[in-house]
Amino acid sequence: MAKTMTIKRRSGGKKASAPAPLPIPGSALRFDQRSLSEEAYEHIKRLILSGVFKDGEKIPEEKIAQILNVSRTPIREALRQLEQYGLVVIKPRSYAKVASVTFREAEQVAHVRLELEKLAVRSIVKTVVKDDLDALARIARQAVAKFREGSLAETFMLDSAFHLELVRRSGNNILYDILERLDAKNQLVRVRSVAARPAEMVERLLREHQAWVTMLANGDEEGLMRAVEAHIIPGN
Amino acid sequence: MAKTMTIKRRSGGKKASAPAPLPIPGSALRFDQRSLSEEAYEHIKRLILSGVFKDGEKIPEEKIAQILNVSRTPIREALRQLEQYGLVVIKPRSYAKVASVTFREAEQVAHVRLELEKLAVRSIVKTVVKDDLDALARIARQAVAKFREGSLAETFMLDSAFHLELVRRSGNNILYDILERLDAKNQLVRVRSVAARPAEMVERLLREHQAWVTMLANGDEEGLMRAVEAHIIPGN
DNA sequence: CTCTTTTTAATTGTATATGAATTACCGGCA
DNA sequence: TGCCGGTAATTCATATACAATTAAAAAGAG
Repeated sequence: MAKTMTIKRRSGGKKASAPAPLPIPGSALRFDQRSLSEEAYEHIKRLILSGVFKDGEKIPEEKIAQILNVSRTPIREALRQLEQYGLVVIKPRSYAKVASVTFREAEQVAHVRLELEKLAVRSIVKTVVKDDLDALARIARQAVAKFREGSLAETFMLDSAFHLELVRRSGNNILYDILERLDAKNQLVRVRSVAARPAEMVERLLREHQAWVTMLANGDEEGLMRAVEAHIIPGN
Repeated sequence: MAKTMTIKRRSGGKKASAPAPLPIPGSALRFDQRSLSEEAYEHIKRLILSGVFKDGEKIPEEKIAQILNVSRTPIREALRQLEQYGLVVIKPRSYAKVASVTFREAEQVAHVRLELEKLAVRSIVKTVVKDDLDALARIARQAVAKFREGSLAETFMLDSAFHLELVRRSGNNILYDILERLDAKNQLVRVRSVAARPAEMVERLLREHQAWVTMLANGDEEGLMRAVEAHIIPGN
């Protein structure tokens, strides 16, 4: 999935001492909007969340820069951002490595997510319109479909997308930013404990999404609270 | 308060085309640990939160770099981090400016803080020990003292410190990271609405902190929940 | 053979250069 | 007078270069 990603040629900057064999103008040829930092961020994030980069593995700036064919600068910015999202740990003056996630941390993420998603649901249930319901139902349906096709990675992406879309439509941007960050850590948790997840449990979770949409349509706030709790902290 | 802060001399990097009038070895002379990025981060943050940088004011990298006598690179990293903390908004390819905070956003911050601090309190009330109570009581006392001395800036810092210390001692690191971020935005809110805050209200808030400590000592979870709610969203 | 110390190599932190993109300014035209 | 378009000036994005530090490897002592 994340294998052939080349990012555009190097550009800008100072001419190297070496006779610069590739005087490609660079950005002038690029029609995309995203900066190299953003592309590098997405790329490294995918490598971590898809398990290519193992737990605790070192991530040297220079090596990654060579692989993506860019200079160290955008890689640096990407790593700093990934640190903010809890996917990378940077030891100053030393190196950056893939964050490992303890069981305790996973629990803490779940507890925070629970409270915040409950807040989001309490908010959206008061303002929900048909467009919200349709959008959420569509994501939930797609997730089930992808799961039955057997593409687990896409299923998980759509699982995340459902929760984030719900929060986005709650209208609380502060909340959305926080949960977007937490989602990264949550995805990391999933990757690290992929074997321990029986298929039937995954399908149950996806079905619960669809139940949420129904309850949202009915304005059943109490039922939603219980459902969210059971969904995020199944142990109870 | 934040006025005379010079940060060390420039160092490293390539010799300029100009004959480099200051060949000071640089980092060899520095005995401090923090990177220039971190110092720049703290510096700019203080300038924003103390109101020196106005709402929406542009923050050009080069100019700040000259003022702090460092190159643009650490300033860049500092601005990126400040953006993560919601104090700065970066328009790509254009400029960075001080974030403005709308009333709506302030409300959203309060709602999120409420839920998360309630979570923290529910957690700490089960594990609280004497050391926790002492530390919190000390901060609360200091805050009152500073307020009576009339130093509002320090009072607000200690207000923040109380809430953060409470969360830190709840043992949930994920939660702490989130609330530390939110605290930055919250401080920004305070700065922007400093006039609208009568002195008696500030003192009431500080006294409530002390009441929390008492309730913590008594394990009065219900009372704490009500108190937290009234504290963070006084309107109710 | 293991532990300590010294040397070497790898890697980050920071400075600066350069091109591209955006914004601001100014003069011509309706 | 007011608007539009072109040019100049800022400012960012990204590149490379050098310095300083840490991690790794090698050498030496017990």
